[in-house]
Order: sequence, then C-alpha cells, then structure tokens
Amino acid sequence: MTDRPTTKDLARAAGVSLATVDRVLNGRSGVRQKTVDSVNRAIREIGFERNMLAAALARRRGARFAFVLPETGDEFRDGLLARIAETERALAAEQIAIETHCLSAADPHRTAAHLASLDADTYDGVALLAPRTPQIRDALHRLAERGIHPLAFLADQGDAAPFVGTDNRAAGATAAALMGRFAAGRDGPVLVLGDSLQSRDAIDRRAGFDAVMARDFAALRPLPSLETRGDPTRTRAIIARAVAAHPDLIGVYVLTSEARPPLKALGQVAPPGLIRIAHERTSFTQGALRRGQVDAIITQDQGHLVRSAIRTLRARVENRPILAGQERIRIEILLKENL
Amino acid sequence: MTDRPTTKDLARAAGVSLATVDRVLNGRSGVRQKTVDSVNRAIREIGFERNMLAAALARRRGARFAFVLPETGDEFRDGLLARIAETERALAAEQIAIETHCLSAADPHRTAAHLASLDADTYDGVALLAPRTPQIRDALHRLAERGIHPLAFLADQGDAAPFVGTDNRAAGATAAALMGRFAAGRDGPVLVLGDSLQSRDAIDRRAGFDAVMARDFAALRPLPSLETRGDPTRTRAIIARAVAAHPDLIGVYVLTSEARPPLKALGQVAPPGLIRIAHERTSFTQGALRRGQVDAIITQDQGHLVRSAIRTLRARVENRPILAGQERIRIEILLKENL
DNA sequence: GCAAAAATGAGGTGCGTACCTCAAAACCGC
DNA sequence: GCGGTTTTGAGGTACGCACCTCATTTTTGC
Repeated sequence: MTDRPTTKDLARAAGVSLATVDRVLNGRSGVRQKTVDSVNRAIREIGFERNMLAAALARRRGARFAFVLPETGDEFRDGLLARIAETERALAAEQIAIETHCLSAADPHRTAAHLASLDADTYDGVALLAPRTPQIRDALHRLAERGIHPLAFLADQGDAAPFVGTDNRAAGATAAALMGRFAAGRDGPVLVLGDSLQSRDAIDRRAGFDAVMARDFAALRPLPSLETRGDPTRTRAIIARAVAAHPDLIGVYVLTSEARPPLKALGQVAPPGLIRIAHERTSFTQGALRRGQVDAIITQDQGHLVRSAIRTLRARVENRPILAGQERIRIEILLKENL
Repeated sequence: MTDRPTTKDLARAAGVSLATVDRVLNGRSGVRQKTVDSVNRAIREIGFERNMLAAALARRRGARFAFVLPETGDEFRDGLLARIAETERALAAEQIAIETHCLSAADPHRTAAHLASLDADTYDGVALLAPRTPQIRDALHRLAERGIHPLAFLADQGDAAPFVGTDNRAAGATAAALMGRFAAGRDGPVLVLGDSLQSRDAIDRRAGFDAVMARDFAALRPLPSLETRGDPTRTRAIIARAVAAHPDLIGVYVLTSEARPPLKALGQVAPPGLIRIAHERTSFTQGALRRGQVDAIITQDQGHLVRSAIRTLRARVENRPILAGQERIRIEILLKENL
C-alpha cells in the first residue's frame, strides 16, 4: 500500500512517453508491437496496476450495460427484473448504468436484430438470456467485433460468449439425490414434468436427474417427462391421470420454473407422503414450502446471478481478472427451515 | 445518468462556499447547526450524491480494514483466511487494504487490548470474530468512539456492532429437517456432538435442531449433546460407546466446525444406513461428501461472508446504505451432487 | 535517398473531491 | 461597540488517469 507506481513511473520505466503508455493501456492503434511489448514488460517489472478509480473518474463514467431478456412474464423473470433494478440502484454511485430490454417471445431473429441495433458508443456490455441458435451466435460475434462485450446469461452460448449461470445437469442431479434420500428405500414411480421439455435447461436437468436415479436409487422409476405447455387445465389433467395410473407414486419432480400450476393441481389429488420437488425460489414456491405443498426447492440466487453478470462484464470492460470463486453460481437447496 | 450535481452545484444551491460544503460532507467541526441543516436540505433538494470515486482518489486511498480472528487453526479458519486474502487481492485495485490479525486463544482481555491498540488514522473498520463478553462489548464501543467502525463477524455482539453471519438456530433446524427427512419414518435415537458446547453457535444450533425434531420428527430421539473437546481419542471413545449403547442409532449430527475426528471415527464403526450431517464446507468435508462418509453438510459461503463483511464496513465508512438482500448470508445445504 | 506514412513525444485540460491556508465576516459576552 | 472567538469564504494544489492536439522522429516503400 506504499505508493503504487503510476503511469508516469511506467512511462519512465518503459522508456516511452505518457502518450504511448496511454495508447498501450487503452489499446489504441498506432503503436509498434515492439513498443507494446516493452511497455507490457515494464508493467510486470515495476508491478504497475492501473488505478481504476482515477480511470473511471477521468472517463466520466463507469460503464453502461444492458440485460436482454425474453418477455415471458413468469415469476422467475419478475424476480430477475427486481434484482436488476436493485443492482442498478446500488451501482449508480459507481457510475454504472444498467438497462433491461425485454423482447417479446422467443424469436431468435428479433433478438438478433435487437442485438445488432445496439451501439458501441452507448453500451459497453450486454447480458443475453436467449436460446442457443445460429442467429444468436452470429449476433453475439458481431457484438464483440463492434467492441460490446457479450455475456451468456443463464443460457450457455458456447464459445460465443462467457457464461454466467448454473450447471443444470448438476441441478437435476441434486433434485434426484433429494428425491432418493427422502424416499428412503421405498420403491415406485416418480413423475417428471415441465413447461416445455425442448429447452436446453430442461434437457440437462432431466439428464442429471436420470443419471443419479439410475446410479443411486434404482428402486425408484422415473417416468417419461410430461409437458404441461404452461396450460393449467392440461396440467391438472396430466397430474390427475398420472396419480390415477400410479397409485404407488413416490414423488413428483417439476423441472421448469413455472411451478405454480403443477403444485396447485397436486394439492388436491396428491397421495399422502408424496415427495414434491421443484425449481426456483419465487414468492409462490416460498409460500408453498412453508405450507408444505412442496418439500424442497432447487434454486440459484437471483441477486447473485445478476451481480455476477455485472461483475463479469465489468471485469471484461476494464480488462481485469475475475474472482472465479465468487462467480460460480451455487445450486441451492431450500427447505422450509432455511428459507 | 445525465450529469449529476457536484459539490459546486451543491454549494450554489445551499448558498454557501465549497469550503463549507466540504466541512459538512466530511463532518468537520466549526460549522453552525443552521448551516449544516441548510446544506443537508440542499443535498436532498438537488439530489446530490457524492462521487465516491473522486473522493477515494482525492483521499489517496479507499479504506483500510482489519479482520481480528482467533488463532484456532482449524480448517474453517484456514478457509476464511484464504477468502480474505483473495478478497484483498481483488480489492487492491480499488485501494482497499485488508489485514488479518490472528489472536492466540480466546482471551477476551487480550482481544480487547488489541482492539484498543488500533489507531483511527490507520484503520477505518474492524471485523471481529470473538465470543460475546463485557470486555469485548466495551472495546467495541470505544472503537466506535474513536471513529473506527466495528463489525461483529460470525459471532453476534448485540448492539455493540452490526452483525454479519448466519442464523445458527436456523442452521440447526435445517440439519434436523434433513435428518428427519432422510430417516423417513424410521424411529430411533440421534447422536449430537460437538467440539465445545458452550459457544453461542453450538447452543443456537442445538436449540434449532431440537425444535424441529420435536415438532416434525417425534419418532427420532435426539440424545444429550456430547462434547469432544477437539480430542480425537476422546471422540473415538464417545462414538464407540454411543454406537454400542444404541444399536438402533439413526443418525449423527456434528454441530461444530471440526468435523474431521468424528467423521473419521464413525467411518470405522458406523452401522450401515447411519445418517451423518455436519457443518462447514472444508476440503475434508467436501471429500467426505464425495466418499459418502457424510450425507449432508450445512454451510455458509465463506467468500460471501468475507465480502459481505467488507461491503458492510465500506458502506458504513462511506455513509452509504447497503443492499440488504446481498448481505443476508444463506444457509446452504451441500450434497454430493451440488458441491 | 526521397517523400509519404507511421510511430512517438510533449504538453495541456478536465474529471469531482479532499485538504490546506489565510483572510473576511458573523457572532458572542460584557 | 469592543475584543475575542467562531464561522465562513476564496482560492489553490493534488489525486491518477483519459483524451486531445500538434510537432517531431522513425520507419517504410520505391
């Protein structure tokens, strides 16, 4: 903490002028590779660390980010919006602006077009939650080319962008472990259902669930996934049919985020002792836990997700390393007792 | 985000000079109450927010904090030290310095003396992990009087300092819920043991554990707590005796952080199907989870704890509000599957 | 070896605040 | 209304960096 070297010291050590140091530090053009190297060497030698406070001050703003989300309207998304708004307020003091763009439906073309419309002078980074399609992949690459840092938020986009979110396979595996342990030796079928089963999340969760079931809890028989399509009537019908067809039903695993319809439907027909596991903390699932309508919730902390996304974007904008441990989103298990 | 008002604007709005604004903002003396009020009114009226970046830059440093910890030497503490070191590195760029002071043993007088020796010119805040005693309470009050912000870290100090840590009663309750669910209807005794049972943590956890056991799992009979005193030989003896005395033993709950000796001892004599629950993620407990030597770990994220402590201290130093949601330390449940 | 192009240097300004000094003004008790 | 004290003002410098302009040097192509 004794006075750290400044750009002036760096310039002297590298044998160049302040202007050149500035060019190198900020990646401007018009500097020979040889010079760049010598400055970088000097940075290491004297242990120069840029004072980001002064940099942000001089730059007159920290950064401006956007979250691009689908306009689905479920409680999970509402929670995300609330966390984003909170984070924005907290970061206003550091001159960080955060916007939220909600795009209706899951139209990859529209999403890609929106990404293409973002201006590099306005935005420094974009966190995108969207299914992985070729259009999106290209749009992300073009964003990066324009100097806007892309981030895959909750839905992995491969190497088109760094990813912030949880491992859905492990989340499914965790659900299976709880189901198996709670069943404790009983045997019978387990119902698995979800909103839509095509999404990457749902597929990964199902895979993780099945793997652990097969390995550790062979007495339980996971049934083929059923798709509710977000339709409450259909959901009720599916559940009624399943409960009737399997009088020895051990448990139900709701693997997508809309947990309300299935849990409500179960409330009326569930046999006693039925184990119910669902995903995502929402005000409904919390209440359901308290009321005993569900036994465990597998979730990820939304505030942490949002903040992690912002931290990751900032780190990239400021060309800084991240604290890996802080950015690994944990798979949380919620019981009534640790809400 | 359009140009925020600066101190200059504030001075104009309040009808005073920049010097007076400075005096008020930084709580210097020699300003009439009437003037202070009018400046504060102007702050609200024009929505002035101090630019902490510029302030930190001008002040030539962000802040300097110290963690004062007991020199116990268990894995939990080692983890904390590692997280503190990480956080310090990450925050160096923001001119935040973090020190760690390890005080041998749990001598409240020594700890109090150490706190008294801290200089307000050097430290802005201190996070203290120590048992709650009158000496400590007084030392914390005197710290605050000298202008050093105190923080109760992991161990609550009542109103002597704000608290960062988890609710140990809820942690114990969570352990009980898992124990009960994993036991799934079987009946029999449950062994509860810990390093030391006098500490506030241990007492709270036991209380939470018993409450849930009595309410939801009456078929299980928690036995009186046994104290291992950190002695492996004694631990082995206790466990051997308990296993012999209770052939129908259902589970074991290790409620303090030194989980290694009990789990190792159990490894040799545990009846099949015995449910083992312990606290705190360490490299040992993680390995034990993977190897199946323990069924669940109740823990709190150490990195989160440390960062939350620092954020809370910073917020106080900078006279800023905190993001409550971010500072509530969650009680995590770890299974093999969600490590 | 020449002109054109590329690379580098010198020097300045501004960001919003902290902190300092010295002088001027307002207030106080009597 | 006096001397003394307290309060306030004016103005400056510094923090470390970004960003700008213009001159000068070095390199490149031919």
